[in-house]
Amino acid sequence: MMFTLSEENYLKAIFHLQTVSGKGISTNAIAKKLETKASSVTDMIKKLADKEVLTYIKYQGVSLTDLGRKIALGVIRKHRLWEVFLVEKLNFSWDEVHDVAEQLEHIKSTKLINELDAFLEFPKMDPHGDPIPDKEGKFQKIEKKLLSTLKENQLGVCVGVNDSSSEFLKYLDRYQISLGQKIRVVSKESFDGSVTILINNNKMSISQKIANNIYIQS
Amino acid sequence: MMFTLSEENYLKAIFHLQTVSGKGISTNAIAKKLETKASSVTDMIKKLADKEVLTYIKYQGVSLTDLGRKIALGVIRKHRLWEVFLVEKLNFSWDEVHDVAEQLEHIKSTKLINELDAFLEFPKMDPHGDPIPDKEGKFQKIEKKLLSTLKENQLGVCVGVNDSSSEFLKYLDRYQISLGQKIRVVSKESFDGSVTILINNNKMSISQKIANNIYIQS
DNA sequence: ATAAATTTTTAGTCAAGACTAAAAATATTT
DNA sequence: AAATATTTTTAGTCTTGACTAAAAATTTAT
Repeated sequence: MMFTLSEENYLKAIFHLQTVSGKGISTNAIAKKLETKASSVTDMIKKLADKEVLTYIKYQGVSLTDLGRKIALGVIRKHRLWEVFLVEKLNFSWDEVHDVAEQLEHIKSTKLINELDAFLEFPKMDPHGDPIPDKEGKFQKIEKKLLSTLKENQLGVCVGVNDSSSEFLKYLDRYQISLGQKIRVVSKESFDGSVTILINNNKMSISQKIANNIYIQS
Repeated sequence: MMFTLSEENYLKAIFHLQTVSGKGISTNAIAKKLETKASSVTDMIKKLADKEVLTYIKYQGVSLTDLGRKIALGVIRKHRLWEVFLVEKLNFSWDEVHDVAEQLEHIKSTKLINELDAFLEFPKMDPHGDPIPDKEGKFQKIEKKLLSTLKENQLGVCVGVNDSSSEFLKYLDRYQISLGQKIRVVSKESFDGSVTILINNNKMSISQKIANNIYIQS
């Protein structure tokens, strides 16, 4: 069974929504994620249900079947491996990889992706700290929490980001925040949720929104 | 100006046909090359003429404009660089690269392809001996002739193939014919055009069809 | 030079994937 | 429990790229 580029994107989007929200995913949520209209989503959902990659009950949202999950994980595996390639081998920075990886993730060739995996020495995570599924779709879930949940005086290490947009990542670069960076919370402002942190002995303040998009291991 | 996958494939096909036949390319020839119908070609040609990548006069075939040539060469550059990558870095053999490169050649990112070029150390030719255009679309044309044009007792080196199909390349592998391989013509059979050759001190006979698809420098 | 054969174009369809506008179902208020 | 608001689906349309069948133009043959 073959899947088109659009179908793969739907499966990926639904997979991501499912890992966050647990239950059935609404057409509206999918439409928002894919920047399309709910009516278009309904059309595509019917096609995907026919292909048995998701189950769909009218007015009740969808959820992926095991097959659907497998396909989504295959696309995600490709996306993240290509991101590693771009950063490690082609001098891309972590804010430049997304758009290109969105294209590369749809290249169809089992040999290609497995050889790429080997060439990169089987990386376990991508440049944003997200885990890379193996051939079988298995991946390790790492322990992480949002920077905003740390208490005053707690220390942690940046292990991922919740937002991979170029703008956000460039912001992090400017503040010397990268994967592996040690961050200590100095104080938290209850008024606006902003957090004062210590990085490389520099004190700085970041907004709640920023703190909500940085994953920490502590 | 952006080009779709189909448009790029048309430009590439027309470019290849043009390098062989010189004059205006017929819709029929394009249809045959792309395994489609002449009527579909007519439709697409109109679109491409509107985009000013080719000139088209009804019933008289088409020819690429400078812009069209440039775009075709860009696609060919990408195709051949990816082929080098697959063979040099990912353990593909020369008969396995074509289908994957057909997909990869449509990935849009100037940075990607130029970094890939650098990563591969600016290769001048692909695994089949075809030249790789540089950023500006320039490439060196190498001196070569068909094995079938060699005379008895002449010696040459294999520098390319005229047919990149998997079947043909696997055939060459079985007979130890690869780029750089020295080949001596022992005798030629005027009856069927077959050629007896000497490779690594092994005498063997190849058909005219085979001899017509191997490029030699002598 | 006309007839026959071939090539090319036109006209009308089709499928995929998206859209708008309207209808139907579900959820939320009061 | 009605009334209102929201979400979801349906119905109909559009674009891209391809197709078939028929018409038109060009070539080749007689």
